[in-house]
Amino acid sequence: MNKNTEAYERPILTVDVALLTLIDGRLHVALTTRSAAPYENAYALPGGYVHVNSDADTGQTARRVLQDKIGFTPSHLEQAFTESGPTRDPRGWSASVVYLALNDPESLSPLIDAGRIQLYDVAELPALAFDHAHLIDLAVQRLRGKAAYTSIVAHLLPADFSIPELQAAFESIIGRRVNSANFRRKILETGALEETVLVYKAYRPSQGYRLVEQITDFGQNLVR
Amino acid sequence: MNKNTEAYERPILTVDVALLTLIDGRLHVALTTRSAAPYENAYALPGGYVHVNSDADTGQTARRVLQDKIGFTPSHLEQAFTESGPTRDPRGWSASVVYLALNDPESLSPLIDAGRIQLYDVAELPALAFDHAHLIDLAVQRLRGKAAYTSIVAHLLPADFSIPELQAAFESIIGRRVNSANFRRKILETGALEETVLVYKAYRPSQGYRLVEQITDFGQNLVR
DNA sequence: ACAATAGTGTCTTTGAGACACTATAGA
DNA sequence: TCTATAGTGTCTCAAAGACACTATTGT
Repeated sequence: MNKNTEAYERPILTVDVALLTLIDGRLHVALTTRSAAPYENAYALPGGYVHVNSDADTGQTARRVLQDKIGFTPSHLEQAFTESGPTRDPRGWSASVVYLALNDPESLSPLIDAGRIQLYDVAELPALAFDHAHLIDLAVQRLRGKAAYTSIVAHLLPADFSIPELQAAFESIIGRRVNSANFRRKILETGALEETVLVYKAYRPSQGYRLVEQITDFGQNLVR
Repeated sequence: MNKNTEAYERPILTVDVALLTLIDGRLHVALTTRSAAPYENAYALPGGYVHVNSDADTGQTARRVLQDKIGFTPSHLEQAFTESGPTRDPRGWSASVVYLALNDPESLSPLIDAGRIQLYDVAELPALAFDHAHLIDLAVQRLRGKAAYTSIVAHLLPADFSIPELQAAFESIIGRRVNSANFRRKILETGALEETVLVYKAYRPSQGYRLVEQITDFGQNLVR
């Protein structure tokens, strides 16, 4: 196994968060502006070093970084993957544990107003620091892959949402239209939703729902 | 973002490999014996430090570790997850990138004969170093989760296998029997397999197959 | 009253599952 | 020729999908 005396230089370990939301049917990612070298003033994912004296694990690092850098607590956070290599950070061999955070756009607008983040359509990214364009790409793939058989897209909406809203989000992510009657039937029979209040927005009001439990696998595809 | 001068102690970064195989319908994991402290002489997953001067990424670290420690090149290797925290390694705050390696038992027997690894049923693990019992548990969950909608279980078999063999492996992993006619029909229509040679083993010979491509998502469940 | 969106009922079609059957080898 | 395993054909039934319908609001 490992030598008793650690002979090797320790690589850099950072945590980066791909904070995604859905605006007008298009996935957007939250970018910050780097305040220091390397890549000073460049756009980047919010991220930072693990604090070995305070972080219980990298998930905690992700939460702390979001709180410290943009003053935000995500409603959904999950580990996605770890990217690593000698050249992705000019400071040396580095690994980044990348987390996927999902939120509704409303909850992010205070952050935009405060100038803490900017939202960019993931299909129209500006130049980014490090390999963050690649990390975003992988994170989006992960989200798209999970959309069809989990309740994950619900996290892109406010806590309370209607089934037509959920369907619209779902269709945006998987990139195709589905039949509304069948979508309603299938999502309800998964048991993932519970009724909340009626929502009066336009014309006929809609039944509000919230996620009653985190469904990680419906056991079936919501769309074939 | 990060300070220009890195003020934080770097955590330990290691890579551990859960090398799994299937023996008599039961998942087994390859364990090594640690030759140095901490946990000297304890069983552990093969793993080690990233070598920043030679490893292109953590996947490469996983391959190198398997080669160096047990003299083996896995036929299937994929990143599973990263586990981290202050207490999982007595030497300090550490993160382990855990890889899942799958192989047929035949290819592992030279390693057992050479005393480089021992195979243990994942349901009957001995005491293990670090949090490796937990890592194995998570790795097995990952494999089970992917079994139903990907071709992943094929990697637990030799490169050439018959459909009845694949079905038996599949049934072991997901923990239930499936209808052989339907399994055959569904696996063939995924296009994941291509015919090789006839295999003469007992009674009627079976058509050999090999994985023609890595299927990461059948788009359907092989079993409902 | 009309337009727009929410939600339901039901027919059609697909395909998963069950199962009886045939095929081909060893013993 | 008998048995064990490989592989096929086909029927049934559940569920996915399409679509026409009703319901409830704002304008």
